[in-house]
Amino acid sequence: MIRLSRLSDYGIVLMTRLAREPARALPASVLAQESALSPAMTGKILKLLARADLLVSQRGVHGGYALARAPERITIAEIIEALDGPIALTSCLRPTAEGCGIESVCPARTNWQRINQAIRDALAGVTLAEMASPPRNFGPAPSASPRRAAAPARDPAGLVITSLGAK
Amino acid sequence: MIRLSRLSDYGIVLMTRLAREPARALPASVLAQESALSPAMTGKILKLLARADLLVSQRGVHGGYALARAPERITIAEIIEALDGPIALTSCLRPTAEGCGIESVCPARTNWQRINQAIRDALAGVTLAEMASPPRNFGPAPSASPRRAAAPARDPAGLVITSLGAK
DNA sequence: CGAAATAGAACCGATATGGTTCCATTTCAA
DNA sequence: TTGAAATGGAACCATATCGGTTCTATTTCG
Repeated sequence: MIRLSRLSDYGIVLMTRLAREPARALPASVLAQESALSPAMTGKILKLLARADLLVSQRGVHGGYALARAPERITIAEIIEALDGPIALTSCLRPTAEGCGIESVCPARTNWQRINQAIRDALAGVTLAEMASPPRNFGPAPSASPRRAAAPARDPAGLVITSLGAK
Repeated sequence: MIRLSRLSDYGIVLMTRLAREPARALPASVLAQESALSPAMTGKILKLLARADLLVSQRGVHGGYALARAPERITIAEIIEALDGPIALTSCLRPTAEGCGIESVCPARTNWQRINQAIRDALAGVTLAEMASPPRNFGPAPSASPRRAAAPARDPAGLVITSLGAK
């Protein structure tokens, strides 16, 4: 159901926490505690984010993690990509041959890119700063965003945004 | 990695095929063959789409499936919702209590909606008609779309849209 | 030197997903 | 009227993936 992996979910929470004090470096232990995540998971995620150059790390006794860039310059898309790999909505866009066997026929073939592009833009249009800053009062968007989907309040199909855990 | 389930993937392919001849009703068997999908899978998917009122079905010997509405009035979001349930990007938005345990603390809490809204809009902004009609020449959008994410061609973070199967 | 931290890899269990199979029902035509 | 062609619906299964843990190595400072 187009769901975000837990990894990315948690990752965004952690990054958002760090974005509240972009200057300070916090150790994984306190990030874990403040975010109510297990230290193990937290460590794993932070390592991945650091390897993707979204965080800088300091080892040793007073070490920790800090954002590698200003929160305004980090997008949700980057975080997700760092934790879960490339954003791919379909298997149809295989780069080369050995595709789905109906490349020449598949009517949707060329247009998958529309969907991927739309999602990509949506995710790249939300910055960490936006996630962190205005706790509420989400209205016409703080205009801090580079460029967003217009996002009129209409509810086209009654999509219910609800829990993942709902079994 | 924010991936579309195979169900939705296939579903979109099938719907797109049907959108090419919105008037005609095609039996599952030919849809399966033309889309290179197993008859079983195809049947399953079409049944789900019919139950969601995106397709109308005709039983009996000369039966088949046809779009329930004009392709311009069916969005990708609807198809995905029909096949994979509600579009949910995070487990954080639990409707009621028993949440993640840090509701009051979680810095990202209120802003998850930004992401969900962005994705939702992106998906609801792509219609079946767009997926089916102009085989190529995707540029300023045929303006048939109700309202799209502006989708400038820039590549913000070098996201690679690639295969799912890549193990 | 030792404690506190990150780096990195391997490992494991559950479950969700892709896919199939079976049976019931409807419809039409020979 | 009977049977073939189609959809409706549910149950079932296997495996890949994902969430999560554990263990070890390395760095850094007091």
